[in-house]
Amino acid sequence: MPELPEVEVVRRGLHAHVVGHVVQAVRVTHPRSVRRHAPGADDLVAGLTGRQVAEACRRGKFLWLTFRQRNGKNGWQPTGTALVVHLGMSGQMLVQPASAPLPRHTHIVASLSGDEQLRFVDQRTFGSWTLSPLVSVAGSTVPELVAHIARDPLDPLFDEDAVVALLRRKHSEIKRVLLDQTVISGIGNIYADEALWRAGIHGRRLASSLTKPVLRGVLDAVRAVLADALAAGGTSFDALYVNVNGQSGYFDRSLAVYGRENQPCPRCGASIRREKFANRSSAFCPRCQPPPRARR
DNA sequence: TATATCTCCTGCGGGC
DNA sequence: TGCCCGCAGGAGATAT
Repeated sequence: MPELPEVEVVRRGLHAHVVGHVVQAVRVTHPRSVRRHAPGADDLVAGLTGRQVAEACRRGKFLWLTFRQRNGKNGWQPTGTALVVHLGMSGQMLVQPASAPLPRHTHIVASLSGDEQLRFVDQRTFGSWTLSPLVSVAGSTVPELVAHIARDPLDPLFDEDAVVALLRRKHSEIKRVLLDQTVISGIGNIYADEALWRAGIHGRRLASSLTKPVLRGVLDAVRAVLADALAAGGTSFDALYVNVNGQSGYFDRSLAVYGRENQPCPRCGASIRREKFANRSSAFCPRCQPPPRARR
């Protein structure tokens, strides 16, 4: 599933293969993939056609491209609008030759200068493309659609003291808070489980019950697991996550608890357990991560 | 206002 | 073999 490391791998691919290209044409074949763009598919197509890709950016799991438009004979000027892409659970951004066969579940095709195509492939259609104006928020320029998303742990301006203080005020389970993209962004179910295992904290512990040093340890674990996964090219359980060239990452081979139910904990040997948590699954080591005592 | 739960969606695997 | 059901989960909408 695409979380921060997977989205960053895609961003780097877009930076290398798409920046500088001009969008020649756009075709939307599945309306659900542009459902968040309120003015509709035609408006999105018009907003992209003829624009030159300027930058590929990311915050948390949100990805966006900025553009330039022709300014008479003097060249190009910024448009002030970004294409916000969310991969959802199964979205892929593939850069392929126009002559290559279209993969199944291709929902949007942007033809680029140089006979390449940027293809949005999304089996479960949780992902989307949306145009959004760029705005200035807390010293950064981001699409309006992303303005409510907190900085991620790999952001140079990530304020650990502020996040720890915010976590201390949350009367909710620590895993639930780690998944809240308005508190800290980029973490999904897989890396939340892995980081909590590294920190030795059970996901059902209340964030407000953890001390500052413990919360700093959790954030250190989050940073470490994200960095390790990024170095491995991301996590792939199946063909649902690939980079812009269609290749998978290798971090699934390094996972300690996620997807390892009933297998031994790499640290203590106890059997990894899985339980239902907030409509999804949670994996943990019952010895390294003792559950909290039942609350009344 | 803060927190919890529901909903969207498709492919796969297991059970019958 | 074919059908049905549960599972996977990000984020916005809705409920408490």
